[in-house]
Amino acid sequence: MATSFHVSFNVSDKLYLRDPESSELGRKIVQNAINLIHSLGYEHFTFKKLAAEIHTTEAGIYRYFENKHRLLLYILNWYWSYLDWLVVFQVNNLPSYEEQLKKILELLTHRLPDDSGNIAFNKKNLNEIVIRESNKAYLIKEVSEINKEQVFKPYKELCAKIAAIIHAYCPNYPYPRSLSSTILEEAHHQQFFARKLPNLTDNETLDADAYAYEYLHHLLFGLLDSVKAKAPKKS
Amino acid sequence: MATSFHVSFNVSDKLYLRDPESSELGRKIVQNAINLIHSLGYEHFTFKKLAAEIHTTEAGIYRYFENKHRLLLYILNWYWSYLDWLVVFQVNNLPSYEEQLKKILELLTHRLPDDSGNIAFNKKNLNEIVIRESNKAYLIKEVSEINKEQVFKPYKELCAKIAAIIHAYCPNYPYPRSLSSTILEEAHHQQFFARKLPNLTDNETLDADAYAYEYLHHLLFGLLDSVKAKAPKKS
DNA sequence: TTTTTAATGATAGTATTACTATTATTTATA
DNA sequence: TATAAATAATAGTAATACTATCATTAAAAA
Repeated sequence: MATSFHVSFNVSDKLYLRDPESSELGRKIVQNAINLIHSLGYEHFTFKKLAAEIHTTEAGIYRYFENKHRLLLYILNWYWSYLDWLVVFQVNNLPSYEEQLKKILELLTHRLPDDSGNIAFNKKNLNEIVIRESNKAYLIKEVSEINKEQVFKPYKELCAKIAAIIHAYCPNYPYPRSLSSTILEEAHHQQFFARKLPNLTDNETLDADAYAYEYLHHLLFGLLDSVKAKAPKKS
Repeated sequence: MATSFHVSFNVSDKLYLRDPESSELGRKIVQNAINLIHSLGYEHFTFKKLAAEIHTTEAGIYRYFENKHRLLLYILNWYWSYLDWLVVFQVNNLPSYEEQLKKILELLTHRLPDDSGNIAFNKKNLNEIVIRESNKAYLIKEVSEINKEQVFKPYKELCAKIAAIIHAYCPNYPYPRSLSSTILEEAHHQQFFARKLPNLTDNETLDADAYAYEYLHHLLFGLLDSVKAKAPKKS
């Protein structure tokens, strides 16, 4: 299992200079980066502070990652690849497309399940930095250039995978990819809003993650079921 | 017209140290910041580069804005307040809620209309930085602290205004605010994707702005009309 | 086991960024 | 015309974002 995940992950060796999975120091860098980005915020996070945290030197970290944006991308790609893997192993075998979509919403709005034993990362922190920092991976001037290096491949593949299930559930729906990317983004942003700027949501009683699930469930099925109703099965 | 707009705008004098509207230098700072953030990207934008551009000094800009994040917030708040004003004057008088929502989608997905004569900003650049940089205003660790200074008020008010129209159009829909914030975000992100990462969308032939409009139109009315159909008018 | 290679640690150094402070000069206002 | 306020010019500091060098240690190949 872990093997097949790793295979699917090493798509983008462009992200690092030296593979952080290949050494103790590399793993410490990634693990502690997650916690430090979480506690400082991406903008205030620096390699120097990270180096101090793990008792190594700035130059040591630069041997693994070109800069902090690449390190962020690495962490996010790890997360998106892992989610993709979860979709393959926990979703695809569910009996109906409806169940599959529900499970996807659950995975997107809740933090990574605990059972995945070989994960050394702090899942709560990882989840929260994904929510807060994901957009900074691609909302940049250089997006087109770095896109050529395939650094967004895991995100695009996950988006495509969800879009395919949306399409299978409702073949007449004309925007499966956009709906997929909307759900991917809003699963995180509505949680962020519910926690930090609650006036931007209608949440009153639920936890942020449960709220995001309810909202997106209603949106997704409300929309797709209405499309299904309008264009019934071909006879 | 301009006056009533200005009144509605000066809500957050916390954003600046000296009012940039009050002097020629102040106006030059904001105007050129829009163009420079556009061409460099927010991350590479600095006060020193801006100072060089307008032949003043770094210290001169610091007299107006505490730092570049405040300047970004100022620009975005200007944009959101202006949109709010457009909603009041171009939307509220439309004969049906359906027309109102359509007009809002049009305003959100297209750049500011040309007729607004007193706007000194480059509207294309402003629109593109709003698309690319908006999230960086609030997706930060310090969001709760700066929220207390009311710096997100224009965005929240716009969100609430759109939510109210959604509610008026479909009183049974349970998530008008979240749907409003979703549309506000995705009006920009789907455009960004259509231009830069088109695999995340289903666009093939349209301009990015027209595509975002079509997609959101289908989503908004598909969803709301299905809710309306389920719970017909009270008798 | 020795030798070579590769990874790390320690230290230094540079250019740029993100500011603050000081003083002189200009411009607007009383 | 005097006074205040805004700006320009300059300097300076601490932190950031790197690059380079060399000695040391650990791992792998000979």
